[in-house]
Amino acid sequence: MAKERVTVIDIARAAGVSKSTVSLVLQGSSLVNEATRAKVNAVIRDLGYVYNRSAANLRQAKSKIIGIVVNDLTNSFFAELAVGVDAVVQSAGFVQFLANTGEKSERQREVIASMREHGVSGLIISPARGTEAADLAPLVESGIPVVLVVRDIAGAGVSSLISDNRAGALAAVRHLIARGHRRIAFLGGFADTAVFEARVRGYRDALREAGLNAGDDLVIGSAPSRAGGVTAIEQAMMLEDRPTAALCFNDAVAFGVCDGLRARRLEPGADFAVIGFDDVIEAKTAVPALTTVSVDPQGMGERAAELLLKQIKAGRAEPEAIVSPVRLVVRQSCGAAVERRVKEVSS
Amino acid sequence: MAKERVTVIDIARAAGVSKSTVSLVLQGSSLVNEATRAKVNAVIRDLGYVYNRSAANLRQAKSKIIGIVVNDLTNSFFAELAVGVDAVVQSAGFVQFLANTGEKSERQREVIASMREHGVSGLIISPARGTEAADLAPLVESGIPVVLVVRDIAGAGVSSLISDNRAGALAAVRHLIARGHRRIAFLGGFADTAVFEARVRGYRDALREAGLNAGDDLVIGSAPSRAGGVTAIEQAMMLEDRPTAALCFNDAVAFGVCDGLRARRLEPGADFAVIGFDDVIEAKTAVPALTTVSVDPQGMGERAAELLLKQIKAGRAEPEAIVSPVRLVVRQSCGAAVERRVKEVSS
DNA sequence: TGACGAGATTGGAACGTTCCAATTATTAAG
DNA sequence: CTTAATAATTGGAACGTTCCAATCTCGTCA
Repeated sequence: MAKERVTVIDIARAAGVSKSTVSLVLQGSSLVNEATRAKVNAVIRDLGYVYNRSAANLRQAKSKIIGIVVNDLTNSFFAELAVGVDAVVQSAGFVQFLANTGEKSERQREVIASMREHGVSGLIISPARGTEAADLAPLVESGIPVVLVVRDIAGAGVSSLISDNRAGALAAVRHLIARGHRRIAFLGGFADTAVFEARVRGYRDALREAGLNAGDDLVIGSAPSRAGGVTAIEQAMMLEDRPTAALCFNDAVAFGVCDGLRARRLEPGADFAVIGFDDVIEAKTAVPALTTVSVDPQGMGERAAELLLKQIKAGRAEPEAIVSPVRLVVRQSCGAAVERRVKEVSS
Repeated sequence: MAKERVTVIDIARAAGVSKSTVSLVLQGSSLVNEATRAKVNAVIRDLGYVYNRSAANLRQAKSKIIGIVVNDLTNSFFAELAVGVDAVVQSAGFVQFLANTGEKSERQREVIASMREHGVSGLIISPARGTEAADLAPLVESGIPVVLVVRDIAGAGVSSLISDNRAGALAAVRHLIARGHRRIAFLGGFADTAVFEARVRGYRDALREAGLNAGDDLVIGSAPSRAGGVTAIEQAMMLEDRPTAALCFNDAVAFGVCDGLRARRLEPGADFAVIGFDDVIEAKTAVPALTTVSVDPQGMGERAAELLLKQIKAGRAEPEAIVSPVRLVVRQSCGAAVERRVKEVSS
């Protein structure tokens, strides 16, 4: 019993007006008389009419859809980013296509193509690892607004919104140094990403300005996940001159580092200072509460969406590169002061 | 420089065929000659043609879009569910609208309406708290396939895919009993949901069959979140006859319970047994690794998507109510055996 | 009274595709 | 050589909306 579709014409007939008038009330035009508007609306309700956006899109060549493509929805960071986007996009009357690439650039190509076919009027992309400007070229040439988020791509010629990774890392490491740490590691993350590079740069700058040497043995890459954190800290603890603190690539890694520490009977916060990056939701409720560089992923999603909507409204806008400030949130995982770091349990 | 849209007609002209032929190759029809197909495809590439799905949808009154609405994307359970759906839906050539309701049924109404306007050909819904059959009635009457997931709604007349909550709880509590626990709490969750009800039922049944009484003071509701877990365990520890173990409403609550225990200097797994529900990704890497009832959210998403696609393909299908089996995954958080539960530190 | 303008309403064309029935070209059978 | 069958191709209508220009109905003013 797939019922007949009821169209604007049916409404028109039932209300005794023309389809144009119905269209007008659908768009809330001020041209139509109050009485007819009321009647039309009544009929719309009665007949259970549902607006056909495909038809509208076809006619006016623009949709109320935006696309968002993320790398790994399973990572809270991206999930929060997506809900931030969803919130503002929804209240602007848009709906979002969400796709997950799992860092596969092949998939990324496919989903972007598919979204274009569906006529999205803008795209928020957190580029998969290894994405190059050339990959995005056809997209940006088509003139549809794009904002890159989390990771910027040099020469892509589109807006971007990334967090101030260098400054965040700098602040975090300064904090550790102020607490008396001298052997500070940088753990986790893929070394071939711009984000990694920026965070390590902040880390190195902080060490340098304190006159500490930033030996390469202390920066240890890994997958940017909890499991990656475990392996990274294990590797760090194999070093003969072990670190006493670490700045982690992100919170997921930091949690993994905490797990790895506990597996060696070291208590994060007391025996070893760890600082994360992102300030994911569970950072504040974890035990110990994670000291981390807050990038406010949800807020970032909101800002990205606002930027995109602005560009959609403006038609053609100059690309802007926004770097979003970050702030160190000191909680427990970085320990109180270095004096407390007395117990050194070896496993 | 928003370039002119290139249409099927432009392709046709450039390739020296008719638009009908182009349409045919677009659909991969076997009717068209190999040579012309090749030529057309070449032209398509050259001109940078992008298919206009709005137009196609309009004509054939069906889209390659499915919608998924979840309650809280920030909860890994739902994020994983969405990833599972995305995976199968993507490889079937569909794309997904994802919307977050935040448990607000008002929002849910809006997003469902919006998705209908966009002509989704199916919907996967994890109903917001308090959703009733009547809320879904207009949707199901329209004949578009719907599968309810996670939470079923009596009398909705659509397919559903939920996990076997009673059996999971039963297995978990039996396990705790077998380990010697006698005072077992049920922590977290909103008491007015069907899922809560089913899990508590399993919990009570297990206690009853062991001849233990299931006093109401031991089932303590809370928000189904990490923070909720903290408050629930706090409340449980105020009891004069304290529990020694708990089955938690979900993994988020279980992690919160662990946090709360540690805040009281109790080590989860050693001093108090905790079992979660869901088997979220971080369950296995957490310390202690969380014993939990695995519902495999990603797999559940995949199955839901498959079920939905099947119904879409079949046109009109009988609603099926699938209950997905679950399995207790024993890790560390439930402790070894009750004998180890010696230390009782009061705070 | 006639002209005018504002307010409401309207019919038809257009958007880019798919589908249908019809046509042409090609091959096989008699 | 004709006819039938098959393989390829095609033009036009249709999908449900929006936009444009045109029309109609008033009331007002000279």
